Amino acid sequence: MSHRRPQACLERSASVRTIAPLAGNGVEMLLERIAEMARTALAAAHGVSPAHVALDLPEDRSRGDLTINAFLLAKEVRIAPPKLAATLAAALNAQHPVDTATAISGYVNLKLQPQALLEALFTEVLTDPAAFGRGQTLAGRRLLVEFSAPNTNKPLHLGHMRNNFLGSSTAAVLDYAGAHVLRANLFNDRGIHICKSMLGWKRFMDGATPESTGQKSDHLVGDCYVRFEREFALEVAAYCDTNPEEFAAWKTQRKATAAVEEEATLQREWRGTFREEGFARIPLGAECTEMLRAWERNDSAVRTLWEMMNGWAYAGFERSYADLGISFDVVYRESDTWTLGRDLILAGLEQGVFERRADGAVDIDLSAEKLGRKVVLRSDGTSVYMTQDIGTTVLKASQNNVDGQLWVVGDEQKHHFAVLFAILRRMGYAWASDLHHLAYGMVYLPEGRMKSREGKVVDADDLLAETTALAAAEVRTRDSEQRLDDAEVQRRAAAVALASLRFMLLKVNPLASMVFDPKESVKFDGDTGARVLYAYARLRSMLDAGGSSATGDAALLNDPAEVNLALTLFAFPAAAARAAREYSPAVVANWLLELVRDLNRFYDRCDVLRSSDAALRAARLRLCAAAATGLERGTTLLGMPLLQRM
RNA sequence: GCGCCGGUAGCUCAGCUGGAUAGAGCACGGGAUUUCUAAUCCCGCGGUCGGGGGUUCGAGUCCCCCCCGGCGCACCA
Repeated sequence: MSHRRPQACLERSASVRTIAPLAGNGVEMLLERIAEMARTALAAAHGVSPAHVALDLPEDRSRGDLTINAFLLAKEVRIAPPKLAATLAAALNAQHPVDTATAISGYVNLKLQPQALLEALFTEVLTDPAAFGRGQTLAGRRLLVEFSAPNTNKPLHLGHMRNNFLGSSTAAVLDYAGAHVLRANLFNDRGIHICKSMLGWKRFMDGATPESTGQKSDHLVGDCYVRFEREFALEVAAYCDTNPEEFAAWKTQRKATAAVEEEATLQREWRGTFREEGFARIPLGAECTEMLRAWERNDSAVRTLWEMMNGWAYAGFERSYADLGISFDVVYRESDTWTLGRDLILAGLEQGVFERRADGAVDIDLSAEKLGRKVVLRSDGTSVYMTQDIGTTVLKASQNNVDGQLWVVGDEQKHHFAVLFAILRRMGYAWASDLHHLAYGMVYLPEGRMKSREGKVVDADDLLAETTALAAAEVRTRDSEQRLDDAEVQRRAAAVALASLRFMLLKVNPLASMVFDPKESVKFDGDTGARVLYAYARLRSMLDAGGSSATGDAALLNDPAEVNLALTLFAFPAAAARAAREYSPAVVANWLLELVRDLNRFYDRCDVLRSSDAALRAARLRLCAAAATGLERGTTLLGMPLLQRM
């Protein structure tokens, strides 16, 4: 009967310093051996056995390969840290696989025998490269990840790119932690905003089609939307100019509650308010509202127009998704799901989950969850956004047999999702405790936020095309003998561009808002996806030219650059696990940057193919193979394409 | 008014359950190397971690107050 085995840990300062969850591989065996030695020593000297002996990668690796923080141990066992450190140093010093162990002010710095380190690495990475870093923490779980969810009235922009990359990468990360993951899209293909682009086309576009204009079809739809907004703004201005008495009335009310402001400021505020509240009083607004009603009663002319324009939007998205490396396992459309939820609410009303108010509306009191009250059916019996989301969530859970769901949606909807989850818990669904909103922050441009209503956005297709063009120029620069044909240049450029954009948007903590500078994104030096790809291409060409590395002897590798590379590779399983735990592909991205830094130093310090020593060359090639595996696994989690040659 | 999320080098970002002198990249200054693909490597410059209290052997990290920025608190989506 085995005792409850404490987990061996590999922790580090920068991107990774967490529990290594794997079992039965080379690295954990090495770490566990050291941890076990430590526990044995502590038991013998002090009669204590802490559950958790944390092994860190020290920030400054000149201190050692691994470090044990005795202050942490002291919290559990109540013995002075210097004393613990001294005990551990004495016990571990020169005990395989530890080379030296030194106690310094409450820390024990360990230098490992390089051979033991590298052998453990080779065992872990090269025995089953495709599984390097794969975890089991989510084994048996079936998760559905919803992301993208675009409106069909305009093309994808920079914000969608962050969403799409986060969604697809998080899905990959969760899958790698052992879950069965389904990727879902939900198209917002109906509603007043869709009618705006439809009306824009009908009234102002002279029957333009993608064929007649040669335009990408979703972009044409977007132009219709922008055109509508422009014409609508003109009508709003005209209305406001000819009805000054409405402004005067509004102003009187406004001034009762606010400090006196300048006339021009008030005028602007009023117009802003009016374009929402006075929507139906503007001719175009009224027409738009009528169009929505016609859509809802299945008016054939409106439905035909809707089918045509949605077809354009979908066709455009399909191409964009392909270019961005995005795909889905299940797809929902709001036009199919928008009536869902009502029956569930009515059933819940019977069971007392919801309440019927005096005015006929149905609501729920969530004050126990500090979320206030929420109306889930209007007094006229129609649905609100929440009603639909209750319906689609239940539908997704039952159709796909999932026990957890994740939504990749901007953080401005945090409250909405908190309420949604609370309602579903009240409704008693077993899976309601496993719902998570990955509330990512907004993407800003250096000059501020994007304005989609005015068409001032960074378009996804344009950005990818521009980045690809710059990458192509870079590829050509490096192909001085012009050995590459156009198709090959284009293929490489496409990969570099997509990798760069994915990396740029994924390396930032998802929860934080970020500034994205399109000009910076097309540079390829520094902390970029292109640099990651380049490091890989160099490795690949060395490995392809170097022949077999299977005989590489770990005992020959002891250069600090080699040892550092191995230590960083050690940390990958922990990085992958942390990324899943925190829903943060950024953890993987930052780990990749460390790996690439170590790799470039290794290239600089150590000759591989140039080495005259055949045995050393084989050993280094084996290390290169391990590093290549690390790059492959990490970039795959981020959805970055790799190039064998650059 | 209430709530949530941010504020770390000139800029963009790391910094995990509190732990050793707060780290990268860009920019700037210098150097290496004409390369196993330089989309590289090394050195330097640069920080009162928004401010002030507190807890602790130890605080960028935890607690309180304040300032600044963003977002919510719809019978909109």
